[in-house]
Amino acid sequence: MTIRTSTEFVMLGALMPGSKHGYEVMQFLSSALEPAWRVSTSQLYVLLKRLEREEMVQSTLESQESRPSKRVYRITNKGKKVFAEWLKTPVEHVRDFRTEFLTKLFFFYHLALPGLKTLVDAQIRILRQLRRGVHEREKKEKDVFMRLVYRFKSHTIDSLVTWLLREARSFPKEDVDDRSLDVPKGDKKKHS
Amino acid sequence: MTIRTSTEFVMLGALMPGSKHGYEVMQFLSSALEPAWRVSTSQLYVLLKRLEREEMVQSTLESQESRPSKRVYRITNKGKKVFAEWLKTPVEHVRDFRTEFLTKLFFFYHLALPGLKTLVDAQIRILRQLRRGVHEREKKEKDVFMRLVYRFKSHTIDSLVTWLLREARSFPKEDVDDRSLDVPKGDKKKHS
DNA sequence: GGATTCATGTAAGAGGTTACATGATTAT
DNA sequence: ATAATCATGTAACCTCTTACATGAATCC
Repeated sequence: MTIRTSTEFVMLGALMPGSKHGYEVMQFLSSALEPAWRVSTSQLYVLLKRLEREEMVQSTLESQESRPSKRVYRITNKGKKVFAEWLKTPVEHVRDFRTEFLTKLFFFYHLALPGLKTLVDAQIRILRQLRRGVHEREKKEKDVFMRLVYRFKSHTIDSLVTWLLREARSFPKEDVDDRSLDVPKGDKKKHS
Repeated sequence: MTIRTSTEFVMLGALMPGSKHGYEVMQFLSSALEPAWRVSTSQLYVLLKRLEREEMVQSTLESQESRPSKRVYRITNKGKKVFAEWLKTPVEHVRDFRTEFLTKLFFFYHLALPGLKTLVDAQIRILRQLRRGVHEREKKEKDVFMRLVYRFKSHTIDSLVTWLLREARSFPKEDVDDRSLDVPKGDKKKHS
């Protein structure tokens, strides 16, 4: 009963600026995030339902004249906490960088949140750690092809670090206050 | 009724040096290709059956004393053609480079096949073409985040090209003869 | 009159994973 | 004794995609 795919975090992020119904979430994601992240329409509705079961969002049905009713989703405090936790966590694998890390950057940009520099620093640390691991294994490896693979991995990681360092210089300036993602403590048990 | 996933090409490649039964294919892949490519044991048997339906491989049941019988798979001429075609085709998307292109390299190394330089050249051309496309879209893009994404893509492609050019210098030397992957014409309709 | 937008879903299927089932032999 | 190796599979489940269903309103 917990979040399983990154797409669910993306949907939570889409609800952070304010409540939306499914169709609005779809429009938001396809206009702002594509082609960095794609969610099919049908999957989107499935995930919104799942998020409601997990109590990350709450929905209310709004009937409209001359239009089909729409189910408006609002992110809960639990959802906000889970999203904030995801957002500030660097990705563990190189293969997730292209989609998942860029998506985290997107939300920092779009929601104008503080903590971007902290995330980038943490991500660089993770990458350098991976890089050391690859180098260790490369030293022990005899097979010509596997050594090629390790060189490829090292090269890729170096490239990501270079890119991060370069882009970090042009990242939006931040306030000193780093708390705007926190959920007020008092609201915790009030049937969020 | 045609090949759907790259894993099937990998299995064909595993059968190129000679017939194997499922368990041997598994051992081969996990010892030589891991962690660049992973196939779960159960999926492996499913795919071998599928390849047989597609007439890419043929199997014979070999009974053994004191061991369970094994089903030995042999690649057909059709299978060889399909594999050769896949092997010499560069990948179209950057996301496929890390796994699929490296796997193609693996087979060039492992089977000591000619045509590696041709593939690398073609792959570099594809990457440069992608790079131009990204640059075009970047010029038109207004959104700050999307421009960041395009810069990331450009940077990644540049990094791949750099790596290819560097590694290409140490690739195994090739014969002038470039035909060893071809299937003899006469064998074509002899119920391969 | 026909396409697009708004709005939400179900059904089928592809491709994969993990867990489980079976059962003998051989190495420790 | 028990763990690992040899050998092949099925069942259940997960994630995601494509196709389809519905139906009014509005734009061209």
